Amino acid sequence: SPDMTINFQDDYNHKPVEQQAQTFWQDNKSFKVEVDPTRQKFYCLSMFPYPSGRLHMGHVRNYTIGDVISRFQRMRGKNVLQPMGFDAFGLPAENAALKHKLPPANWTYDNIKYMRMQLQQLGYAYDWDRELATCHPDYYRWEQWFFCRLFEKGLVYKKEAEVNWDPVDQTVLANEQVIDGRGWRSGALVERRKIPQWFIKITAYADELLRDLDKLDGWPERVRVMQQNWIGRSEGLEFSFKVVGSDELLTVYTTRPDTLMGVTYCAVAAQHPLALEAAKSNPALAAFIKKQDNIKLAEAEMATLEKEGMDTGLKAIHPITGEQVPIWTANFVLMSYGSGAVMSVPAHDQRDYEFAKKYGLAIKQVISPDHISKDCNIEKEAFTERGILINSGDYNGLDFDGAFDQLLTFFENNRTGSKQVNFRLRDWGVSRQRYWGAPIPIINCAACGAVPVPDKDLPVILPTDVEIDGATSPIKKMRSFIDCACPQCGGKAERETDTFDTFMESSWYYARFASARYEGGMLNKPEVDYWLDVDQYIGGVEHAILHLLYSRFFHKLMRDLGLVKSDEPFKRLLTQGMVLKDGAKMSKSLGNTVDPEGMIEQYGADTVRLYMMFTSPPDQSLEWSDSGVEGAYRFLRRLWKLIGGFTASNLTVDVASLNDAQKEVRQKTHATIKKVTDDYDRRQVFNTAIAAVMELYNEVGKFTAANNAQDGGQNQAIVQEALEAMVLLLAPIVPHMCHVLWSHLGKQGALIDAGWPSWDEGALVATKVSIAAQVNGKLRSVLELPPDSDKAAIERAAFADETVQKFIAGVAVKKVIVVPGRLINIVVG
RNA sequence: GCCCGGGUGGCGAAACUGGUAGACGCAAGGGACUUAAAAUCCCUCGACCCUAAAGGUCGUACCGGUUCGAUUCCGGUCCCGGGCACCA
Repeated sequence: SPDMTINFQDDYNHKPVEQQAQTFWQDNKSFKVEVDPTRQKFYCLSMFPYPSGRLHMGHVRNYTIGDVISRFQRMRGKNVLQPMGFDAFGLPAENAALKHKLPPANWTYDNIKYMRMQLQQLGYAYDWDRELATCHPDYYRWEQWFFCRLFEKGLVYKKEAEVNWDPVDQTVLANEQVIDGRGWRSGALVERRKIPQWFIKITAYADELLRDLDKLDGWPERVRVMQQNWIGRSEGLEFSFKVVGSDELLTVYTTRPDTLMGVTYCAVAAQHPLALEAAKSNPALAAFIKKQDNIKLAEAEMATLEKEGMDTGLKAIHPITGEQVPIWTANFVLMSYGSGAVMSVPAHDQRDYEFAKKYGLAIKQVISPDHISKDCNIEKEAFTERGILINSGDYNGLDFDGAFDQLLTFFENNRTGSKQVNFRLRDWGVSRQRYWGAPIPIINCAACGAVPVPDKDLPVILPTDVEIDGATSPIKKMRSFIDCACPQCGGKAERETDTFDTFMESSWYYARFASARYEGGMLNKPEVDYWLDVDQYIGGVEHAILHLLYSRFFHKLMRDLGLVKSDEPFKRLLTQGMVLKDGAKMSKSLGNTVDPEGMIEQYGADTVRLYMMFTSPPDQSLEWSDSGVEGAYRFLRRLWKLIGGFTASNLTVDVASLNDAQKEVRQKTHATIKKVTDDYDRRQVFNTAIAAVMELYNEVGKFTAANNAQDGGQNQAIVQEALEAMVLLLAPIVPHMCHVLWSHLGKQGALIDAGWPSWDEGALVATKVSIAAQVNGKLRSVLELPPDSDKAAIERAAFADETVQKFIAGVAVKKVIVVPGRLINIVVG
């Protein structure tokens, strides 16, 4: 066994250092927290991991960022909650179960055990007493309970919806399991199939989800923009075309009613009732429609398809001109969006344009550019900007708004159309035909229909003693699970065998952490009211839309049930970038992974944490480099040597007595405290915080090389102050070493309880500043001036400068721009 | 295809509000120490031209614009990455 005693004269050995610190934190339950209304709380949460087996570098990065922020806030005196758990339901467990011939539950719990140990090795300041796993009935029972409340409120409903169907394996496939249109195991061409599924009415909250984005000023702008576009609110006109020889109406929605007179055809989805009707007497059309059944469900798949269509033979009657236009079916019209039909204006919509060109359909220009919009060339492409109406009869000369108003009036008067607000957002389908998920708490009764499981019968426990066959979920044929009595009529009934989308579990875990062990309900109000909202949420940018939108939605649902009191769950959001190696995302399939465990063994958790934080800012991608890790390790060794070799004292700095060299070190110390504090707090960039501490290290190194820092005088006091600052400032990132060095610096009490250092504004004043002297915007000289030099003084110094004079000699000075403290630019010519 | 990011030395990056481009680190080269190596310490390090010393020109993906001044703002182009509703 390794020698676990620490000798500060020896080289840095991470093992005893990290063991000593971790033992201290464990023995003192340093990170266990309770409600304390007398203290300001800070809830810092990192997105919990899927227990895939071992931590990967992406996890390490994510959780280190969260830990850095948590420890920083704790040092600032906040009552910091930082919990951890596992998002434990999901598809990979079923795949692993099939491969290893063991139940998903066993695999999952084994992985959790291992990953918990790995997280502990990294020294994260978690309150482990709150750990949860979403696959545990104590957790998902409340999700089932919550779903029943939504059922009562009419916020859930069942409807037929399409899935990817593997006709050979007789199973529903996830998008991920469809490769090039075929099932990943069977290789069979996938089919679309409609099955009844449960939906939650997220569209009922679309307006609020959109509006409240404005409240999220602690979120990255790009995430808010992505969510806004995803929700996709638009205002338009909904109206209907009559169809020749049919009672059916063709209802469409358009955001460009001003182009109505340019309609030259209509397009409907393959599954549109009109297309299906026409196909009955048209085998070629039937074949075309059938072919659309083999397209994977994913939107990207449909959007990149070659645009194809076929004339249905039906004609629509233009509501204004009475003109007849053909109705086509087209593969780019989605049955799931709007009414599954569109009016087509090829002159003013690029997609319609390309389709019209391909199939020889008419193109009629009805908008011409106004003085703001660009030129148009209808021979080459559609003109999609707004402009002035032409070729539009009574509407000629109107602009977009005028045309919208007048056409709306026309349709309203005829009661054939109205203004509509549409959302791109669709209701959330939560049914999965998979095993490893939370059972949907519904009982299907022939007499009573779908009946929620009564609260007293919750949870509906997922049987875990199962065998996975790679196709059907084992509970779908498990009579002991299925057979039950109807809670309403008592008759024979069947339990729902679908499980919830795993996004359900991850949509409220942040709230459960506030009272993770509470058995009296989903959330314990006093605790939740104290800890929520999450002050800082950290996770991958890949979750920018779905997870974060569903969580926001759940929060509002919980609010409306009186469970939480705020409108939004996450005050501040940090989306961290990916970890790359050789320019690509680390992944097993590419074989470019680096196992954190080996790195921790070799260099220690502190080095890995330091490297991850130093290499890039948190929101950018991080390129892995082995020698970069070496560099981080070397810095820690140098730091150990400098501080370990320093003899601590309790001398205090006597500001009035300092010489210039001492003043400069002190200035650097305090400037570093100020900069690093700002980097942690406002900017959340840790690479520059570390760089600043390294600069301070270099400065102290130079100072000690030139002066005796152990002299018992002001040199020693100045260095002691700098070293204390370095240890405190690095503590959130390198907590183990700093914990140990803190006591070596003669400090009483644990570092985690030491306050965050403050800076002395008086110490920040520099003895001189460098002013750039430019001529015509080009740097010609650098002026060393007193820090308080005003414009006139800077100008005098610049014109007195030899090099500057060289460049302004013989030419007229046209203008002089002075930015005090920064630069002077002399414009000549 | 649509939405959102990103592109700066050999490499990771910095420049925070339009104001000295390349802080900090890695790699490389040179030197010190050493019997030697490792470790450590010191020096050099964007490209090109030029010099005895100096100095100069260019340079932040590409093209154009605004400005005394643009990595930063605007318009366009290319490339790379994330998301697209059943991967999590």
